[in-house]
Amino acid sequence: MSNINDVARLAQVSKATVSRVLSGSRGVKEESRLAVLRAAEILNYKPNAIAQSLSCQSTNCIGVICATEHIQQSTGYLQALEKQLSQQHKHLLLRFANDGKSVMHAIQELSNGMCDALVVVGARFPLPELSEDIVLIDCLNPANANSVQCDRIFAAETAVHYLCSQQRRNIALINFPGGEAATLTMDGYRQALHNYVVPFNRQLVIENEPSLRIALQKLINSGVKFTALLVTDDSQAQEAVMMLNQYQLTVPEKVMVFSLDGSTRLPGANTVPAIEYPLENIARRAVELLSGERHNSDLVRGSLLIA
Amino acid sequence: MSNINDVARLAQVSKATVSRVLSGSRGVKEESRLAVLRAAEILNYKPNAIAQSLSCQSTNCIGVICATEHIQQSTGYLQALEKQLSQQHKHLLLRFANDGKSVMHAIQELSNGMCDALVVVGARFPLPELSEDIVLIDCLNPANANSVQCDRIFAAETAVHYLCSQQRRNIALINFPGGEAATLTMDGYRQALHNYVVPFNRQLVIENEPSLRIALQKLINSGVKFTALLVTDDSQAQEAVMMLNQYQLTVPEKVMVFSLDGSTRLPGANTVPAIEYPLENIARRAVELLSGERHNSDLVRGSLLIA
DNA sequence: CTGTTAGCGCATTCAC
DNA sequence: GTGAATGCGCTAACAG
Repeated sequence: MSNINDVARLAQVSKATVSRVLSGSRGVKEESRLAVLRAAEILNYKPNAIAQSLSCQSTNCIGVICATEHIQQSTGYLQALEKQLSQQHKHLLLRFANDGKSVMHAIQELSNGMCDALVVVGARFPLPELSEDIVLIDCLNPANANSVQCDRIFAAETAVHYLCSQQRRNIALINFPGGEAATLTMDGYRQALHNYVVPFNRQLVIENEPSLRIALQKLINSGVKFTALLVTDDSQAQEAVMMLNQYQLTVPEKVMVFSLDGSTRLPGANTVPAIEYPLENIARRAVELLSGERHNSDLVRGSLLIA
Repeated sequence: MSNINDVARLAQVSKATVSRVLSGSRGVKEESRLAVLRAAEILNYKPNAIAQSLSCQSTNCIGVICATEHIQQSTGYLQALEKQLSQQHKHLLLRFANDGKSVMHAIQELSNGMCDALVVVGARFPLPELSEDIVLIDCLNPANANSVQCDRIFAAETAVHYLCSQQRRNIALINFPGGEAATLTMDGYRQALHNYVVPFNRQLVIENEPSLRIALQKLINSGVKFTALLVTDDSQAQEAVMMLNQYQLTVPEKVMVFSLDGSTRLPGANTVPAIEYPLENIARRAVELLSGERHNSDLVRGSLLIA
């Protein structure tokens, strides 16, 4: 691979001039500019990114630590993020992690000057206190200032409103296993019920249950009547639909299933109504936070998506 | 962030010694070794990866260009690759691409010294001739020497054998839209039919049809009777199942659907029988190719997976 | 407008 | 065993 010296020599100018030309800075005689460009063309020269990084004290890499638990969701974020980043000529350094410990491990390994910033995506498990300059997307951890969160209250409200409009008033909820997201979802759920003057029935809500199957079993076993079921995401919805069918609780006739996060669903997937978050917006906001353009926690609202 | 000079000063040794200690090379007095380690600990020193890369002429980054068309499949590869790479203390630089042109574009942008090697994953579209040192995983392009391919012949044979064993002898095939993969799949299909003394019926095979819906429509319209349907992957299978159900062709009673690539399916997904490829093996082989340990095209066989 | 110089942080000679 | 010196390829400050 040719380097800046080769180009300088061939173009009969100094390294500095080559650098100036290729970095786009003004103040170079047109003649030498062309000479440099021609030489670079001939030698198929590309400035070495590593050397640039060392010199500028800034790699253009963003480390992205992606939770694997809800991988089909995270992949959507990943694509959206990559799109935003590559538009800004930044690179995405990917790590997967499935619990708090491995997230920390990944952070350690990426904190050696290789990345300009870090993002954690989709960690629905408790995270230890992280450095303030790490951006969180759709994670449980609420304390961090730099994060993009889904507006869970709004989502739950929207869901309940929709279901009530469909004459489903016995709405069950299998909530997040815990954390801020669970609380907020519950808030929106209760608030919306209140608006529709539907009495709140604690039996309809299953909380702190990590497994959907067990949660749903619990709900069914309790014997409480429900005509709609709110679950936290599409994979949960899919499992719920299959399980309900096994109990002759046909979907959507007897029970309408609603997914509180139906972003990034596949085209062919059997669709239940859902809240869809604007992945592009989320990614864009995250990248803004990374660039330090803003410094607060962002709340993103999703929209109702009907099959 | 502290640098090597800080550590050297605190440990009362020279930079060279610090470097030696942290690079693990022998030939350092135990006393100074401990001094260095202690100093590094105190200063929370981490060798700067960029500087190391520049000095060693080797970043530890592998560029991975991932096709988005069959993203749910590619994600599996991505996870497997990341696992293998991180085990070798290598980093994964991710780009997405959805056609030959954007693959080339990504390759250009990653060829600036930032990566030690490149991988293209899941490109089911024709690729231009690529540099020999790029590793292809599950791509259509057959000419390249460095690639890991799925054994399509074996897969089709296995599928047909299984279906025949289930008394399904009228086996339709909606093949890949084209390329080597289509030819090989066809070969395996015909070979297996031959073994079972089932006459080959051209009407049962749909080729060169990019859209599954249209392909399946074509098959149904032709009026030919089929009791089994081979499709190329899980997303196709899912669409096919839905569409068949709409035609009262219940699955699996009337038509048994079989996915020729059912790797990386989600736990709750409605499952049809499929060929499952060993993602870990594939990733491992790819990484071996990257390291230049071998230089041939690798063929990986999948195994039968029954729901 | 342009060339010279001095780093960026580290690994790697080569003497001692 | 160890330290001083050199260079990886580039950018930026400065002087002309």
